Amino acid sequence: MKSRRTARKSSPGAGQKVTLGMVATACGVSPSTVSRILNGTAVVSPEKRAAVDRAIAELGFIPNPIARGLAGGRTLSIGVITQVIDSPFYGVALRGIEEELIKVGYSPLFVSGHWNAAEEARCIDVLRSRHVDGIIVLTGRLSDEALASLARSLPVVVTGRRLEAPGLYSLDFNNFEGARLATRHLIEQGHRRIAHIAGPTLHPDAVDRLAGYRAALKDAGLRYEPGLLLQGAYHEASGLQAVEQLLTSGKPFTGIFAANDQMAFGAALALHRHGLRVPDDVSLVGFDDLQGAAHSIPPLSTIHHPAYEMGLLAAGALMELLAGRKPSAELPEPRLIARGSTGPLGPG
Amino acid sequence: MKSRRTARKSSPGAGQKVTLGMVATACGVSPSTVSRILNGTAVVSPEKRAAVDRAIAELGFIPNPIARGLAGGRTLSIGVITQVIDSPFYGVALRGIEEELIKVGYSPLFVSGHWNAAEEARCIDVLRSRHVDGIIVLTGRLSDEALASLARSLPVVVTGRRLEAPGLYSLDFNNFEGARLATRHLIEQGHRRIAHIAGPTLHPDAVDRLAGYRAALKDAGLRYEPGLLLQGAYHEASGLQAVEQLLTSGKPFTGIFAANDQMAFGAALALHRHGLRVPDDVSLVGFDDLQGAAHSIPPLSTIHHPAYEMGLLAAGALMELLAGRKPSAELPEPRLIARGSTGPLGPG
DNA sequence: TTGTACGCGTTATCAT
DNA sequence: ATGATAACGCGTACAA
Repeated sequence: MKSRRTARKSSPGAGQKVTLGMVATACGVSPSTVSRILNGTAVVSPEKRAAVDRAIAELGFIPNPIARGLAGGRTLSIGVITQVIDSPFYGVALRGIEEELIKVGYSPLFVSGHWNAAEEARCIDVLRSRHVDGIIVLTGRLSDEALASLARSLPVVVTGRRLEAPGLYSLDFNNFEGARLATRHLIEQGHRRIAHIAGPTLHPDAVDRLAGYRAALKDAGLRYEPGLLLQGAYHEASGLQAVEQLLTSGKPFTGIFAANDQMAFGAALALHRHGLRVPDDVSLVGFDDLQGAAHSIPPLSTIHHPAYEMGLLAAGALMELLAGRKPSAELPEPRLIARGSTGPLGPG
Repeated sequence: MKSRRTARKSSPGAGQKVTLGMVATACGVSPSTVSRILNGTAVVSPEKRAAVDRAIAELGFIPNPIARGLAGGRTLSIGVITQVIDSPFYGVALRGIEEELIKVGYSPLFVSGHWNAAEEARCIDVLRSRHVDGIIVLTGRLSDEALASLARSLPVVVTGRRLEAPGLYSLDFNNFEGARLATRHLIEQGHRRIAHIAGPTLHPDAVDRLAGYRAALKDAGLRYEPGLLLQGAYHEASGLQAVEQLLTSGKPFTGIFAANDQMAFGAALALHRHGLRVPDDVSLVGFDDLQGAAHSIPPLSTIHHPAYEMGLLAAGALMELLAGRKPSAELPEPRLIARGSTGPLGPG
């Protein structure tokens, strides 16, 4: 008696739930066959396949991800570990991930690690308990070992670092080159005394950006001056404070390279408060090319970070991993976006 | 033979998976008892409860949300329909939702509707197929009827509109009052010719803000002038364009109230391009109090929108709904944040 | 109060 | 190539 399943369908208030079993009985085949067709697990006769495909369309059958997950199969969901869900920078990457994933029928599961290894570990537990098919980690504080270990049981794509491990693909941006570009831009405008507001030393990208700054100085035969190096924390307030500190120190400078746009905004505000005009008195370059950079006053010259593409590529790479292939995606090279916050060194 | 389950546990490579059945056998009770204790479904003897609780802790048992969902129970996940995952405004609300949900053991499932009713409907399908326990809708374009209908099968909390329906709770912000506050602030500074850059008429909040603007004008005995009303689209470029248009029209004005901060930023840039200083020549007020508002140049006077609290409250209200109680949360009243972009009308 | 047995919708492993 | 059957881990009537 296979009428048991169908009986449920016609029960009042059953709503629109169409199950795999229902399409099976609808076209007189076994559930296994339907499953096979859905997953391409085995070869089935063209006639049956056609009949089933039609039934699926007609009944509007949608596979139940929950049941799939339970049965040990795929859940069609991907865990995404971000740091803060409302980060102006990572937000764009999330959008890229979401778009690419949806296109291929997957759903992202966003969780926030808050720049905290312990919390990220908890995030991983959550994701595992939800049986995600793979995980994308946006930078974060997890150790390389932890990531490699995770990758042994689940395909993993990580951004913000370069790391080789089985089952893992890393997607890194050339922060060093970007910083060099930013600094060189200032140098080319005639600036010689260029300050740098660095990001937290715990962030590898901040370290790379600092290195790029120093490399550009060196390339141009300029001396690196510790007094022109300020420590920031990647947020506006720290950029503001850094400039206050710089101004207080009395060290002369005509250009500032901030390790990210948020600190550049803070820096601009500090300069404004002190009556210093950008770019007439001080030229300013940021890094990331946030959405707001184009509309700040003046519009911020910066290094474009392809966060959106990064999301797209990360998701794509994970799909490759899932398919058993080796991803080969690479991020585009950094690009300088020259806007109004930088200009030639004036006669002053 | 109950050894079947336990046998699987000791199988090589089984990893750390601890199941409900395992804790059951571990303390010599039936799985149902454990389940009951977990869900508080029925009363169990204190001894058993203690034993089970201890076993759960010792084995580190974590209920499998997938299995729970399949069995028809709760999945401990809440669907959140936002519009764009990287919106500077809604992002903050998402953070609030996430925080509150995590605190009580739930996980958010974010999906983006892109201001499109059809896409939002698809989002709902995805969320339902994933058996979420409830749904939070951040504004969006779904009709009130669609929402009410959804609420018949699932608890729903919706923000950005006022709507009464069984199983549904709405959390609305007083946009009208906020806009009135913003406009009045300008008026109190002596401004008489105040332009308004409105948001898309499809957004109810934009309509309310426009109404608030007109109400404030009326309160002060000021005439509403159609020529000072510009149509924007809630993004920077539209704010910029609106001011360009205003300037071209030649209509005199000394104050601008933009319906959101993003348009205010664009407006500020347009003024800057034309050599008009803020607030010396033109005072500018925004709406929302985005993260960047405090660090723009000059810092933007604006109406604080409690987006974070809104997220917190929305999640809390959904928990109430889930518990069968009637939520009563209300959003705080709008608050004016006076910063540098507004000042008394000069002698000019 | 507690245990048994079944079902949730799908995949995987055997048979055939 | 296809079908029957047994999991997957849990909730829940129903029975005891």
